[in-house]
Amino acid sequence: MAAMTAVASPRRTEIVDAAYQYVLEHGLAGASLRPVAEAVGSSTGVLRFLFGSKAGLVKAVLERARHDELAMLAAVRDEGAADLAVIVARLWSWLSSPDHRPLLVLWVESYAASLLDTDGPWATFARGTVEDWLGLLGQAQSARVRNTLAGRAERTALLALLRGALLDLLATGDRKRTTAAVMGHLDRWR
Amino acid sequence: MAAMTAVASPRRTEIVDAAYQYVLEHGLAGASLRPVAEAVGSSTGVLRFLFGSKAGLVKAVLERARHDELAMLAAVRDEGAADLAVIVARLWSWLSSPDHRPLLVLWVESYAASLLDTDGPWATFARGTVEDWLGLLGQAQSARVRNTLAGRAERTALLALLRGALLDLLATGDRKRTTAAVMGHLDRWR
DNA sequence: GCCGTACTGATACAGTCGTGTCAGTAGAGG
DNA sequence: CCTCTACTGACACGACTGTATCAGTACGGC
Repeated sequence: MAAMTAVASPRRTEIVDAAYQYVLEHGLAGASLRPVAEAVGSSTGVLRFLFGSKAGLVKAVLERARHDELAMLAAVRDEGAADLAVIVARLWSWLSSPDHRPLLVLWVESYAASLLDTDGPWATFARGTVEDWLGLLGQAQSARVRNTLAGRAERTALLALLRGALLDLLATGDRKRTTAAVMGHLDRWR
Repeated sequence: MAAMTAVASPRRTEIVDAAYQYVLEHGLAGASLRPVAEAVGSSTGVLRFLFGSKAGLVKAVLERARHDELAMLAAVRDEGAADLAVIVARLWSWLSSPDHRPLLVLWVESYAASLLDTDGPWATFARGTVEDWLGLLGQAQSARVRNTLAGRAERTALLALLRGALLDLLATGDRKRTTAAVMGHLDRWR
């Protein structure tokens, strides 16, 4: 048989978790099949059996990462009704936590890969996350402006502020300055 | 001899230009020595002679990219005295030009690589560009606020707005919405 | 007991990677 | 003419890549 399709099983999700951990530590680029297999206590043959190909494994890991991201967004939304500025502040608090740095570096790496290979398992990753985040911010906007051009521009700008500040923080580690930037801009904007 | 050091020569800069073009088209990840050598009309032996190693070649290409970036920043600065908002608008105009997309995708890729490998030729890339851009914005601030925490936060926020909007634009291609976001926020902020 | 499904891992293949070696060429300076 | 330097490119090495094959095991249903 040419290409075996992926299989759903308990063992599979268990391996995805372990591979996810490995990728968080070593990056997506350095994730070859053999090292990953060893790290998760398995072999390349098993990975191939469960995921069909390396692309299948990467896809599963990326879906896992996106699942975490969506869960965070949902948690922020359900933390209680709030206006846009409060939501943004909550998001920044999550983004700027040192605990989340590996996840966010992986996010940037996947984003970059997604801009280059418009075919691979990456493909829709970058566009997808933009929509996920804009969706949450849109829910926090008043129904009146939500669907106007100005409303879309408003949440786009706030998302840009968050992501630009994130890039800065990941490179410089200067949490104080970047947090002052986000909060200061938010105050001024409110 | 263990590791041959890099050599400066006319042929070298010629090859760097060609390699730079290749990387703009194929990305940094897909830049293996043999394909690059073929594309620039050379061979791996020559690349090794001129750059010492692959890391040397990548470093040279990245320096070339940074040179272009700095030239653009200098051009924006010398276009005439202007306040911060005008500078930011000029920068966005440059960032959002479709012509510059390949360069900016390469920028994101290098940024991501720089966050992962803190050793390679990438190392200081991310932190370096943050400082380059903040430097330009700082020059456009009044001397009174420039060195205050609020001043640093202000230019950090504007840089974040630009870069976040850039990420959005590169993923979605929606120039209208992202431009409205930058300009709208700028008007409101001014 | 028996069978089928889920899963395992050793082994091999062809290809590509960065690196290393080295004989050889073009051209300037003596 | 000779020689030195800059440069060239063919070739090979060992390591690593994703993929493929396949005999073998564990275990629930019959």
